[in-house]
Amino acid sequence: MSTPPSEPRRGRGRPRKFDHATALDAALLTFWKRGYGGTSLDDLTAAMGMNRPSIYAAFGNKEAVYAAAVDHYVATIARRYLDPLAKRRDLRAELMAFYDAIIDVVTGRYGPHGCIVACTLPAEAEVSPQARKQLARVLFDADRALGARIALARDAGEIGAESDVRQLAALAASGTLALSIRARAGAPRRELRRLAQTFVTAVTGGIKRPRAARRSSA
Amino acid sequence: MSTPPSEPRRGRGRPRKFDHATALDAALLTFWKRGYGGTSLDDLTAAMGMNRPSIYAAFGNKEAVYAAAVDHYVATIARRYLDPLAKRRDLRAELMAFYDAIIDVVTGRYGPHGCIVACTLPAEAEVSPQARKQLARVLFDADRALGARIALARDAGEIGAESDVRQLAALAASGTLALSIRARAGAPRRELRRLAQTFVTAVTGGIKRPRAARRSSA
DNA sequence: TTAATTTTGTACCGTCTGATTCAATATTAG
DNA sequence: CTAATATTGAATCAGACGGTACAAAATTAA
Repeated sequence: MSTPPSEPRRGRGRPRKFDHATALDAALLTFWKRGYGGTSLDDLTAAMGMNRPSIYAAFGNKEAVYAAAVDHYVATIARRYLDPLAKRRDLRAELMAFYDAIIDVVTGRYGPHGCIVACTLPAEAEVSPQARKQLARVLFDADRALGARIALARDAGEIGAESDVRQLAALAASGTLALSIRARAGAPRRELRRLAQTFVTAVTGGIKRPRAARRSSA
Repeated sequence: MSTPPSEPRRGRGRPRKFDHATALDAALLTFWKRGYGGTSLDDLTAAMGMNRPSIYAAFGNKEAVYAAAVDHYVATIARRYLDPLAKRRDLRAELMAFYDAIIDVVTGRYGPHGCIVACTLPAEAEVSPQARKQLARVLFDADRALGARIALARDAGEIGAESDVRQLAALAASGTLALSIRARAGAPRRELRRLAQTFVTAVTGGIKRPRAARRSSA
């Protein structure tokens, strides 16, 4: 969002005891699990291994730490499911790999269930303009990444040339939100995989079948 | 969820100054906007027009008030978009009316943006088993309601007999989550309508065209 | 009228909240 | 070795937190 209050300085003073990225990892896990309002500074100091003044000097107040944690999620965890979009397979396989990677995340492989963006950010967005903007930005970026990949598929003739790429991207992005929330509700992995398959079919097959015979329905 | 601590009693003692449903309305609006962690008991007493002991006697502690508020949302607000599913038009029109009603809600016509279930409940679900169960239950009920309507359409031949009704219902329900979160991010009404149209097409048109010519794509 | 019953309103409980102050500590520049 | 600089850790701040005790108030049953 804005320039962090303090990047790792080097020079004279006492050296820092913490690693910037590691501390952010810990903050991320804490906010991810407990949400913004459910996380206290004591929770953060315990998880990050830093005392309050160090946190404030390095990241700013609680709200700023939360925003940094969300950005950190996008930069580290979201990468795990955005990367498969660049493998240049056919759109159907690529989308399913995308959703599979998301399912790995939201079922708790790298942290709590669900995604910090879908599960905790909306709760703050109605009260905090900063949170609302951050939520909007992350959704926009997801739309854009998916849209770029889908546009490639359209140009390659995998889907109809008349396809509305932006709407297909919005549809595909909606799948990530649904997977996230359902995972947090406790949905088992196979249920999430079924839903992902349904979205893949809706995005790729509902418009024009790339090559395989049409699936049963969903 | 469970029996409320106190339903409107009548008999001897001093009469209540508050109306049960009206107080729940106020609690709902407060939690809906601020989330669970962002709402204090002072917020609740101010909004509900009740002092703390009355709230505790009538609803229980903060967690119980929140759970009751979510149930109240389902019983009062969700009705506004579940009702259109019973009008017995063709599935396409009925789904669009369903989403239109949802858009009315999530764009702030009856309260804050988004839906209290999609926007605030997931934030608590990872820490509170009660919240997780409530989230799962609401999602399940939505799937069931949509599934029932879609099964009707299948039996009427509007969609293919081989359609996987449960997956189409899960897809349609995912649309409600996406609309809710995007609305909270500040998405304008027309963008939500486009997304809703995309979901309607994905659910009804992606499988078998009921009667109208196919839309452009989304 | 009186006794029983229920809700209200205030005041308060101990604890936790986010945030800050400040001396002690650990480093580098000169 | 000294001066300058930056971080740490403990202690502390005023206020807000969720929750409760208790007496005054308002009703109905007898």
